[in-house]
Amino acid sequence: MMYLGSATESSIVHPVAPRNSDTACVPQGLDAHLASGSVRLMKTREHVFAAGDRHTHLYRVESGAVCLYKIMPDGRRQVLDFAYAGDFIGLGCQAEHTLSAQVLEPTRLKCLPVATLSRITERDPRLGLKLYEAMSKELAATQDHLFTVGQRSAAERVACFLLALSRRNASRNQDCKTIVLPMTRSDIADFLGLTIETVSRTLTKLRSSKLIDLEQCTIVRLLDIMKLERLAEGEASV
Amino acid sequence: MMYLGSATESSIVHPVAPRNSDTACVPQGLDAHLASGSVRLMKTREHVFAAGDRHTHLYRVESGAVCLYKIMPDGRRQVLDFAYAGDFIGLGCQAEHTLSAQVLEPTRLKCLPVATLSRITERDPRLGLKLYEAMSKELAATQDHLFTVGQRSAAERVACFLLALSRRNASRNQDCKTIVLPMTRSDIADFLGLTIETVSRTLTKLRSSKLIDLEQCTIVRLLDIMKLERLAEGEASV
DNA sequence: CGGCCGATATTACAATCTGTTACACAAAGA
DNA sequence: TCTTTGTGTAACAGATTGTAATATCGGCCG
Repeated sequence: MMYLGSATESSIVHPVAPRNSDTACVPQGLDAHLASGSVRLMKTREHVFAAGDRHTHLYRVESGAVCLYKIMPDGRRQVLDFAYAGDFIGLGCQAEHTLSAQVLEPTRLKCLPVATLSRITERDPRLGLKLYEAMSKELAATQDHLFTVGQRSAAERVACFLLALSRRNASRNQDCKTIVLPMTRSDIADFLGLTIETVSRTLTKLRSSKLIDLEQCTIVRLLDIMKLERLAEGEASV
Repeated sequence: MMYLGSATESSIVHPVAPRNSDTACVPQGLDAHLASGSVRLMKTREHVFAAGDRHTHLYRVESGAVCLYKIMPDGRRQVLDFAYAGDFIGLGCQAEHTLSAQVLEPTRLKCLPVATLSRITERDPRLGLKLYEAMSKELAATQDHLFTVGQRSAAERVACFLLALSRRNASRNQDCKTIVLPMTRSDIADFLGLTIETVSRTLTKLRSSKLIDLEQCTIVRLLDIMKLERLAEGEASV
């Protein structure tokens, strides 16, 4: 979930630890340029970019959802993150992308050439720090995810995943109990370091335990967020 | 492995993709301040900081080794990274640390108060971009590690781990075939998302297969780097 | 409008890798 | 020397995976 936090006028190196929930995803300086930036409409399964492509643009997701992943020659894939409306993708200062970005549902992107970003940065040095903050948050999120994949059980991972989406909804004043999944079981599995069967089985167990409801396979209702949180934190079993 | 790349005078947003190997860990601007910065000598097992502590300083490891980790109430621990001489720890712009840093062997640190860093940044806006670059690399490394933990088998993970240390040695013109491990099996296990027994078993298997030699438990000799690389990339089995 | 088809998701069962437990041994520190 | 800590090995148990069969959803076309 890449975003550029608008940490208002707080200390540059130590902004008042903005939480995800109160972070408007509108960095000063960038949004004006994005407003006038070009729009790219993408269809399901199209790639915004692939690992190895030259890093030419920075994108902001206007609507839709994007899956960021890395893949091995033998087909094993790790989904690193999902980007939704408001999130930035393509941050980082490598000349070539080190990961791939695939669209999960019809998606609208705002594009900003990195050359333009460079120019803005030279004129407004504060942007450099904004980028630093954005990366810093992104890193913290990736570290949390690494913890999840490295230490938590299948059920805990799925619970974490659902709760993260719930919190995201909450932070946007949307229903935090109803989650619509734009991604397939395969995407979720590759995100959590599990197999699709394990994801499916685990969701079934969560439903049997009355922690969630699955009206359709893309719509999850969280019936007991407290219990899910206890599960995610390792204080409960399935 | 946190470092601030000295990407010379390349494009700010797109420095010429500096590789780990040719990255001197001496950011302009910071260096002078670190030279005059205070030194902190730490003993094995001491904490540089713990999760939740106020984020007061940025540190550079002068000698020794540090383990960066997160821990759950029930004791499960994920080691996120190891920092060696030349690496920075304490980067990031949260007001409080989100992870803990424990010293693995007698270690010498140079300290820079974040307040000072703030001042430098205001005077030299280029530092903001240096910090952005540093975080960007750190993020890429963490993503790679996430891939390893999420997708690779135990043997592949151990091979990746050993090769990463080997490459690190190579980048410092040290013997890339002899690896001294400052960390315990438990640290390695928590880094790779395995148990100490699995780490131990796997090292034994690698020795039986003549891929490595274990003179002592802290000294690993890589006997066949090519095969180790094939193993790490999933093109071979134990 | 309805039925077929492909893709995705679910479920059951067997296999495997990893984790658990237990114990022996070595090294480091008191 | 004794204790503590870390490491190596083994037998066993368990969770997760892989395989495969079945079910469900959605789109396409007759």
